[in-house]
Amino acid sequence: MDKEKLNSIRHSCAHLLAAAVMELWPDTKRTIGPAIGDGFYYDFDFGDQKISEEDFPKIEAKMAEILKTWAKFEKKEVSVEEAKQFYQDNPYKLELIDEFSKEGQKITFYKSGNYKQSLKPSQSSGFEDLCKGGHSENPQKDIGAFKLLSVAGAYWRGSEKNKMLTRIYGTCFPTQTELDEYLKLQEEAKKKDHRKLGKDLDLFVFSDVVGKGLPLLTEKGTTIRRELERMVVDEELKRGYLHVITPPLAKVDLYKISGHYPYYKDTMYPVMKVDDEELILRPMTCPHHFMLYKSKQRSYKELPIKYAEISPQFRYEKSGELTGLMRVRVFTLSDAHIFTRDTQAKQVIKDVLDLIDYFNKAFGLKKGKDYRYRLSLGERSDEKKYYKDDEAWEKAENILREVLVESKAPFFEAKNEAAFYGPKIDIQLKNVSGKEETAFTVQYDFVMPKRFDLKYIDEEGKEQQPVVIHRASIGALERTMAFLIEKYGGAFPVWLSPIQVMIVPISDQNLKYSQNVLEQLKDSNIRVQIDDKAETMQAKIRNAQLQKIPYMLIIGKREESENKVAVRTREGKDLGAIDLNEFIQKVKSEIESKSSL
RNA sequence: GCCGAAGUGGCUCAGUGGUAGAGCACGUUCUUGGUAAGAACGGGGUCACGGGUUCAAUUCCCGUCUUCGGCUCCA
Repeated sequence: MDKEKLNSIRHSCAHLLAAAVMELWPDTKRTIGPAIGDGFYYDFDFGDQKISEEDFPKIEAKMAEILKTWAKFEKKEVSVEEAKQFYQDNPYKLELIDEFSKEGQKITFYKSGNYKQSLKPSQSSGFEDLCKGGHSENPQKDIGAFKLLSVAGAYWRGSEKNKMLTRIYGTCFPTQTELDEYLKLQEEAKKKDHRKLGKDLDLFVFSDVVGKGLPLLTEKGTTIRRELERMVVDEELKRGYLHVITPPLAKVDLYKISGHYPYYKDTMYPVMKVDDEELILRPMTCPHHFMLYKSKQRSYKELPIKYAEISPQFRYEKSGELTGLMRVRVFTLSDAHIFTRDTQAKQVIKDVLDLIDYFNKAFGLKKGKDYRYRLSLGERSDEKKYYKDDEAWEKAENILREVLVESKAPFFEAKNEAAFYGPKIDIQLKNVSGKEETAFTVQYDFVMPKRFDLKYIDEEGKEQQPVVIHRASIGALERTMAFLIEKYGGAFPVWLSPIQVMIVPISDQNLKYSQNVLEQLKDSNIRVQIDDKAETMQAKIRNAQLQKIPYMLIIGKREESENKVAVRTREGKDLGAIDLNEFIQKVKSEIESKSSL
């Protein structure tokens, strides 16, 4: 079924939900109820009434009852006055009506069913709602199966300043089979949740005493993190980046000069007073790198200068925003700031996109399928949010757009998503449940160089101002780890696996030879362990399998006498007995090439 | 931060107005095995924390903390 048809069914189902709610709680004020990616929702103002998931069976039963009377939707055009009369007690609908009429839109109602509706004050028959349309022809026939999923608070019109409404989420499908299929897929996705896998595979933990949003990486999680860091540093050094280390703490003045302070005050940790200095944990690294740049006079011959850092940063995220490793309060950015002449900027940005493509490829992510580009633009009229310089914005946005077009990157444009100092290209990654998040970013900054008075000397000996490109190659390492855990479902490619090989001696008599094998693997820098517990071989294999260790080496009398190892993969394949050196070479080359199993 | 839900041994969960139970994990002993769980015995919980109701609270009520689903925000 095409998406449009499915959406129309879901939108119809949202009406059905509203109808049921109005029947059950007649004083409720309804607002809006669109179809969304996975289903639909409807926002209500229930007044003092509390609604929870315990009410779902009751609501669903009422929906089923009402649906029997819904054979079609009738469209009716009404005057503004009529509409306002109908919704006289509902400020939300009144606001919408005013808005529509101001925009010169026609006001339409859609009605379905013929039962008596307890809708004050009209007491009309059937369920009537202000709506722009987009319904199924025959809801009775089309809504084959529906289910309410969750209840949540949501601000009216998405603004924190407005009243919080009660949102009910649901989904529906033409058939029960499709609904069951959907629910099953959701369950499957849950199994890949990085928080669950992080616990199961012992990658990271949280402690109430340490604090929320502050993950503790175990030795296994740390191994993955270290491999990622090594990969980033090695590749960036190859590409001419200069890796530096700057302090995660600095005087608050630094962020006042940069202009970050007023914008990000709410998400920065409070100032610490020490002696007569005011210090702050850094929420970003940019100004630190600027000071390095400014530490000496720069010539055009040096540009572009690419300072990179594996950089811990501190942001006070609201408690409700924290999620596993995806959103934390201390994160580590694979950060860099490139100081360039504006004429070189385009090439610099292209190089950055190429680097990001390189990493994505290493992670097995496909352009267009797993990730796409978002050109995040400013909003000229919003002078509070964005630095005012229309010409510079225009120029910067065009450069970024040209880069995307010229490199034939799949991208879309989004207004009002830029940084305050310039537009950016965000690399949007899809997670297991299909949700898109910003993973990496490239930003064009024409503001900071001014604020910090950054300069270089050109061919004619004159002072010029460079442009700064901010970029994160593999983003925040915490978030990237979360993505990768979910992408691989915990079965990491060999190079990332915390334990690459598990040695399984069949009996105690094979321990000595196993120890010998262990030493040889270790000498080759392979991460290996030996399971010397007094358990059966089957139990040891099961344990290694559950830990998703890529290779198991079964060692018994036969292997010992032939100086071999019997290799089993985590997919359950028995590769048979092979020469130990041959196995070592195989694993080493897989690690070297970062190939997936 | 806001709306809703949840918190019981290391993990996954059951259960109760009369101070708790399973499986896995852990420890000891026995078993020495050929590609996903060998057996017996044992240790381990202020039932998140604080207050209230009650003769009695892990259970009921209130508050706090943490986690989860959303909203807002975001790398």
